[in-house]
Amino acid sequence: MIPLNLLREQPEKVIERLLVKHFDAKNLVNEILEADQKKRSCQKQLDDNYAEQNRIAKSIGMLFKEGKKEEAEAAKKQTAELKEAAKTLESDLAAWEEKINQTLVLLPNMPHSSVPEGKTAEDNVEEYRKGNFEKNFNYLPHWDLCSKKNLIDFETGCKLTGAGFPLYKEKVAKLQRALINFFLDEATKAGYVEVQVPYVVNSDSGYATGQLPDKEGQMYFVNEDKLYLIPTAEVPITNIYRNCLLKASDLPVKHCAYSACFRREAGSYGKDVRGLNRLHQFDKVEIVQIVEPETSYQVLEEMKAHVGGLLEKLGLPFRMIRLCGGDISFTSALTFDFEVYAKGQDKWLEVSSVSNFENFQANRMKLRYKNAEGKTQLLHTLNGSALALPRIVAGILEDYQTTEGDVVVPEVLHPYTGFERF
RNA sequence: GGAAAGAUGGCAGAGUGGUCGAUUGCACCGGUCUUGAAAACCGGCGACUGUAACAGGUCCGGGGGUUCGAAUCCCUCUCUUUCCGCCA
Repeated sequence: MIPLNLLREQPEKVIERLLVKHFDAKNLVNEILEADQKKRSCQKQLDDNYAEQNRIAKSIGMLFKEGKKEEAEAAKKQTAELKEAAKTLESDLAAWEEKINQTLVLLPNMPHSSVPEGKTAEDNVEEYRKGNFEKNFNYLPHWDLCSKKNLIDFETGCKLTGAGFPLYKEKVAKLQRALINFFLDEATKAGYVEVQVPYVVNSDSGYATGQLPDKEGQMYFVNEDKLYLIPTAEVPITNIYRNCLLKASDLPVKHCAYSACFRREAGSYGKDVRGLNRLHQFDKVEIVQIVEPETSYQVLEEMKAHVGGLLEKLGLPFRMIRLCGGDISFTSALTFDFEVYAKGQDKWLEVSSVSNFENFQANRMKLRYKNAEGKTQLLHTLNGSALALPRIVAGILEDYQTTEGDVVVPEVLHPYTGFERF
């Protein structure tokens, strides 16, 4: 949520920045500012009203103490009119506040100045690529390989649940477990404190990290208990600190967590959903940092380096891209995606997204700290996938294929898998 | 699922109708002392809103009510703890 103060002070700047996201904020901003004016005038009148009521109440207390009962009784009558007036003011005030909040949550975060212009993924900017992109034979897409070697059973997944819920078997099941442990160990080495989080969250948590109301339809919802299945561990991890006032010495907060992630992916049926490319349930190791505003872009670099390092250690060919204004998410100020090149299907697969949300989430969840001068200030939140499992598995299945149709396990995973090819 | 107790400032923990936004301890900040630190002592120290700055206002889990006046009384919801039941 964009801080209201910023809207008051520089509304034009906000509107201009949001245009980079192709979001026309002009009307919303004006509505907010108007409601804010009205709200403040209500507030002023109400405060004066309360002050008067308080003054009378206190004087009645004094009168009773002094035994002047009659005067006290007389004073009581004075407050009736004030209370009546207060009622109207209170309901007006509540209405304006409601209006402000409902409108404010509709505004996306402002993109960082380095976010490139652009409308779609086509306009994203490739920053670098790394690894071996050579193709010396005809690599199979992972779904063909999987059905050939009976590694992943998509049909039975359909039988159990539906499309997008595959059943991983034997070596691939173990490969996934190995990857999870590898990713968690690497994150731990980098100073991230591991946590295990709930996979279902309430709506307060959803609002705080920005999934609600923006992505309501993308989350599985348990109606009976009014709870949402997490689309990413980012939600529970960041929400650990919802409504918290941290000390400067607590920072930076660094957490990692493995979790299953659940996404309805409504409206995305089509060519990109084959095999492991897009699933309703998948595993992911997530890294989150909560830091002082001055350091957040430096920390973003650190997180990018961590993710890039993982892909290098796995030996997968990949590139890093800077998302353009049209492709960047509602909550993010700056996002870098990491994409693995899958040789079998000749496609780039997004395996990580690393973002700085600046104070957008912190403002929603009142996540603050006391800075060096003792002032309370909103913190910055960042997160990244490190990494998302199924597409990494797809990458390994395709890029580590041999001419015999086997798959070689990346060397760093050998201690975790206990086997070297399958 | 049943019963009981509870929810207060960054944390711990007093406070049961009238200067209580709240005693106290810890933490934190400043100072004295010290070569330096610790200890001790002195002082400061909640959040939000508002103001040029004061003032003013709101906040004792959430919501509602009683009252001139509520942290304190009533209703309700949520959560926590303990006991019982059930159970991985």
